[in-house]
Amino acid sequence: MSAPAAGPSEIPAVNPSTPVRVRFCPSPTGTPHVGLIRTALFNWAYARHTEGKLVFRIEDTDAQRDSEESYRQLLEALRWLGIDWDEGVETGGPHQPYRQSQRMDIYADVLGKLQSAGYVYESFSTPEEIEQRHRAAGRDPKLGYDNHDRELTQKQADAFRAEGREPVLRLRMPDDDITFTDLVRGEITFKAGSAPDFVVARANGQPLYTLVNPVDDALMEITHVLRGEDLLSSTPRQIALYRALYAVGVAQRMPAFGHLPYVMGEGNKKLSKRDPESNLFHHRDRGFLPEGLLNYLALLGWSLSADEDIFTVDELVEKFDITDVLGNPARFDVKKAEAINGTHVRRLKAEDFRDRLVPYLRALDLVGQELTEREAQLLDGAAPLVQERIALLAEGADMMGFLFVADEELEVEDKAFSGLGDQALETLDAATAALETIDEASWNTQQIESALREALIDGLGLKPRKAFGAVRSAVSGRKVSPPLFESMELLGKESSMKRLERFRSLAEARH
RNA sequence: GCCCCCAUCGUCUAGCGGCCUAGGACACCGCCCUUUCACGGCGGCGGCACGGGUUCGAAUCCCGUUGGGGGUACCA
Repeated sequence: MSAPAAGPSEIPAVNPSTPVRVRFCPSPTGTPHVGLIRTALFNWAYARHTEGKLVFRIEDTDAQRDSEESYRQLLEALRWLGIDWDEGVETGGPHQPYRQSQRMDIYADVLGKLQSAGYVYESFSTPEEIEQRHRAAGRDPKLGYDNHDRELTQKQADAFRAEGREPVLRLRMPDDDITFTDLVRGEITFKAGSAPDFVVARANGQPLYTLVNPVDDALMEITHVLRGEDLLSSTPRQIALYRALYAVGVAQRMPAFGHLPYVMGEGNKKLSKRDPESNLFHHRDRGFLPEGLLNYLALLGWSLSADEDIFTVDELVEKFDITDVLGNPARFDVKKAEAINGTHVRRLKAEDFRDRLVPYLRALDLVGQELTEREAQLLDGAAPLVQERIALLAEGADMMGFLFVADEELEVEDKAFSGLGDQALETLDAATAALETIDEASWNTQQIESALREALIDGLGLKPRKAFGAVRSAVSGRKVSPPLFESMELLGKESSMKRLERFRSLAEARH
């Protein structure tokens, strides 16, 4: 008798009234990649948009590559971004456990059903033998598995075992074309025979991704499989497996598939894990806001409307539909990401912005774990000054850094001395003299500005750029700073005067 | 080799047969504002890969070519 056929080619599908259940199922290998996060975001947005459920599952079936550290980073990443899930690791749910490494007995059971129903068969061929057969038949040796063991008799199998060989388990692929309608790409047909019978479990019984991913999707009743384009070509195999799973009562229906385009890096290649720009935490450390990064990531393959690039997470959820996602790969453009983040920075409430700056000030060692009263006062005053001139929080912390260091420890950059003109010392002296006349009590932005203007612009006839530039260099140690007069008010008279004096002698020494 | 995907300004995109002399954003270049840098405002540069069809009419539909990408594992 001939071997059992593949599973039924028609099984129940998802329809528009099926409650949506999507999943995010990364392997905990390495640090979170922005492409992976974009996948998480789209799944999440789709779940929220449709009022469905998001399942967060961990695919850690490869002990060689998986790490606990990476798992923790995944959690940290999603939490930082505010991507929450309804079922999954940490939160639990009706289909737990959600780590595949804890579901091995389930896979063994499913494998048993598949095997006794004949959808999966034992294959003893080694890669070398497969290649040899191709060569002998005059075919390209790189062709892949040739379905040679499909019709193995019990006797032959016993003979292999007697030699001490252990078989892998392969799924029988159907002999017809496989067609499905991709949610982002439309109808896709894979020609019959373009994918050979594939391995679902190693000889030692360990199940592979090819088995475990569809099995869990079936068991967890996933309705929409939204994942990266890299998995597009494995879809026919999964569909074949699904049909078998349906036949043995493990799957209820065929999910819908949607393959998201790649996130590209420089040139025409996928953003590599090696590239720092691919690392989510790299962007966080530079001072991206979750709302800014999410906004930008959503723009990679999707758009809110014809003329608006800036939106909130709520707007994304309201408008997002997987069928609006584009199929073409998108390049990750840091410049644009920063510009969008800058817009979100400007949209922040003053107190919110101020609070978000704190960790970045700490990272630069400008403040301690707890802010002192003085530090809090400086931050309150400086935050509004930098909010509209930066795109990244780390920039903001850096720009106001000069306020938080002792006068004698202020680092004066080389560039701060350049372009001051011949009258630099004279300018500094005039500024000092003018500022000296302001008493502590009236040391404020207005007084400082008028004193300086009178002495330097009117008195010395200097251009504002040169005049204030010298003072700016003295006070901040840089050519670029938050608005000068406001900064000096925050710093206070004593500190401002000291810096003027110190800078004057540094400048004189360089002369 | 075989299979599959993709193709609008430099980049991300709007466009789903006539609203297109192709719109927006980022980047870039001017100008304005201005105490630096930004922000903001105004203006500019710049694109439907190519060739066939279909149609009264194509960026939009079909086919082909070219170009890019991915897969072809006892990884995920």
